[in-house]
Amino acid sequence: MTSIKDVAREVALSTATVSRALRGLRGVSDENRTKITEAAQRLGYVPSPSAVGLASGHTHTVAVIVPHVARWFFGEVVQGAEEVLRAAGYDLLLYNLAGEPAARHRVFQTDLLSKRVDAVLVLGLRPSLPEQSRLAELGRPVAIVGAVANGLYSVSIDDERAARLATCHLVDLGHRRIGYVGGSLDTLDFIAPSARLAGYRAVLRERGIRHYRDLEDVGDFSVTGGRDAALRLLTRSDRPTAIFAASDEMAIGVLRGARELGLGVPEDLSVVGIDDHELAAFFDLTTVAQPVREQGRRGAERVLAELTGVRPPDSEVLPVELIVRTSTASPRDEG
Amino acid sequence: MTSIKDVAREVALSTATVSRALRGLRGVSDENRTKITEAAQRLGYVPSPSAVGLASGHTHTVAVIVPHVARWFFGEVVQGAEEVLRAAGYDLLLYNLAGEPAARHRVFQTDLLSKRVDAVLVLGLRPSLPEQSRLAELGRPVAIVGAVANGLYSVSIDDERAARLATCHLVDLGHRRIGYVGGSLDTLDFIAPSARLAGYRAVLRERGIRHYRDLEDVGDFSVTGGRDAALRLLTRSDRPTAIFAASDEMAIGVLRGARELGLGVPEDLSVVGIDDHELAAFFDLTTVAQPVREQGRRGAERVLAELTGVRPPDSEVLPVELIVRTSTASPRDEG
DNA sequence: CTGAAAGCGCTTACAG
DNA sequence: CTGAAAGCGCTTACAG
Repeated sequence: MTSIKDVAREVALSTATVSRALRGLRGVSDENRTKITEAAQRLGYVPSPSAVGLASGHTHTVAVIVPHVARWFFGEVVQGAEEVLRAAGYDLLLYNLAGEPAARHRVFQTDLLSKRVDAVLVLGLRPSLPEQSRLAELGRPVAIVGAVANGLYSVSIDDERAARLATCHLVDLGHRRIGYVGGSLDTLDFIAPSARLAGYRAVLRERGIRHYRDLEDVGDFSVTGGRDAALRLLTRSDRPTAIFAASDEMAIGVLRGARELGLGVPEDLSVVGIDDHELAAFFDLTTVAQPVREQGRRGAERVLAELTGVRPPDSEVLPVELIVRTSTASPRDEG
Repeated sequence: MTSIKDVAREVALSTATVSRALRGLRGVSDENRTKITEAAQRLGYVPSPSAVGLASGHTHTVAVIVPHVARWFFGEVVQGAEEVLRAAGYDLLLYNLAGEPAARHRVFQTDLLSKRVDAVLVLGLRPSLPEQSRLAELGRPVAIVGAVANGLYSVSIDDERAARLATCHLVDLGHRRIGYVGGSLDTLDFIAPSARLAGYRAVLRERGIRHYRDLEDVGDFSVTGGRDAALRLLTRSDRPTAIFAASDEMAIGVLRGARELGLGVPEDLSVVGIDDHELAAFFDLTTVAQPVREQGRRGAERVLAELTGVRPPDSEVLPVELIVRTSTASPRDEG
């Protein structure tokens, strides 16, 4: 493994000068800079990240904390963030919270992160209050992506607005019994679910539609979860004429559940989701589109800006858009 | 940031002893070990990864090289690998090759990786010969997951066999004009595509079925790609009565394409995929199931075994299984 | 069982 | 513009 000393020896200069030249710092003669660059190239020299980290305090690594890598939304966000980080020469350390519940606690250990990374990206979950102060103690740039947390930069959509768009669409079509399939209701970690539920409820209230707690169910943000929720909701005597699912994957599950029960979409049931997942068009699913990969990019850009001393932007709210396809229609009864 | 010196001072012992105690090395009195552990805990001491890396040469980090994080298969594999690595106290450095073509070249730079990680997991792609020698030069454990490469440990399925199962199933049903939708044919980086194509061709040959080059198309392993390929294949005058797609995502795209053309499945077209993707059951898609997350786990376990000096296993081939659903049936004509 | 000292490979003031 | 030296925070022989 060739070290900076090898390069220094090769060009008969000090390691200090080699270090400066290779990092593009000013204060090295053009002649020497060229000589050094060429020698480094020739010897295949690559600085040791550990040594750089120890000496400079910068690891050129960003932690990305994700609730579940294998979910579509997070895969896309990670992809977006990775593009930006890689282009800037930063490595991406992935912390997946799925599975082991203790993972979350461990990951947010301040010291652990601060000694290991230059910045942190938190995807799709709202840090708890203690976690927020931990993140603040980090003293490193932090970005929340796909969720919001007061005091911390975040890039996300307006989840309540997205839910309102979806619900309004159903109400406008004439639906009055509208089911909701969301995340688990007891964990408020994920901001999106609760904001989406809030948007749904708000529209019902504002439009003077009676709200039934029983029509709210949990789909766990998975296709299977959505299907199971649909089976529960649609076998009720007073089954809803429409279901708003807080994600397209759950909405797809709802479609499946409806089909299993022999219910036609949209004749017997209207379904609307959120995301504009790759498969939404496939299913002719009406949905509220959000820019997912872009959120990952913005989050990464934000921490990089802070890292390089550029004035970072304020929290950003990206636009959403209702995309009407054929999974929604007026309910039969009210024609 | 509390350092090992702080802990040493706190307990009035040397940093050497603290280091040994905290790493669980033998040769520390029980009394001191307890005292040290408690002090470290109390002070919230976490060793600096950079310092540990520099001093010991071990980074406790594993590189995971993935062609495309946002694809289902890779998300699952990463998830599996992450579970195992995390449990062993290793961090996961994600290298995504999607997008920028230069990424691949850069990532395989030996020095870069060897100074940064203790081991490497290569997912879903077969390293080129130069890349293989680079990986060998690494002098670190390497595992190929979801592909094979001579000389390197790999965990995968038998792709040719999977393709044979799928194709035989169609032939057994009576199909003679069987289309194939795979990855791009010119890049042989991904072993799976070519092995799957080979399996498809072999079965046709063995069963004395005329093989039309024109019935082989490219679906790019995406839903959209599968759909586009289906539109091309199914608008031919001599359209196939069945299509074998080399992944479920492409198969789902094929279903979509068929629907757009007004073709019924399985009456007008039989479709079979590979994976048993979460959505395969949803689509009643006949497919060849493979254990995906498990491949990620095995790969991670393998490099960990090598790292800890345990005798590592030989390359592993995990079983596949044909799952017949209702997307396949005998062709109408010969019905 | 414990410690002093060297060393891992860089970067960073400080001089010049 | 360049270099000598200290230091980053650990681990690792080497002594004892």
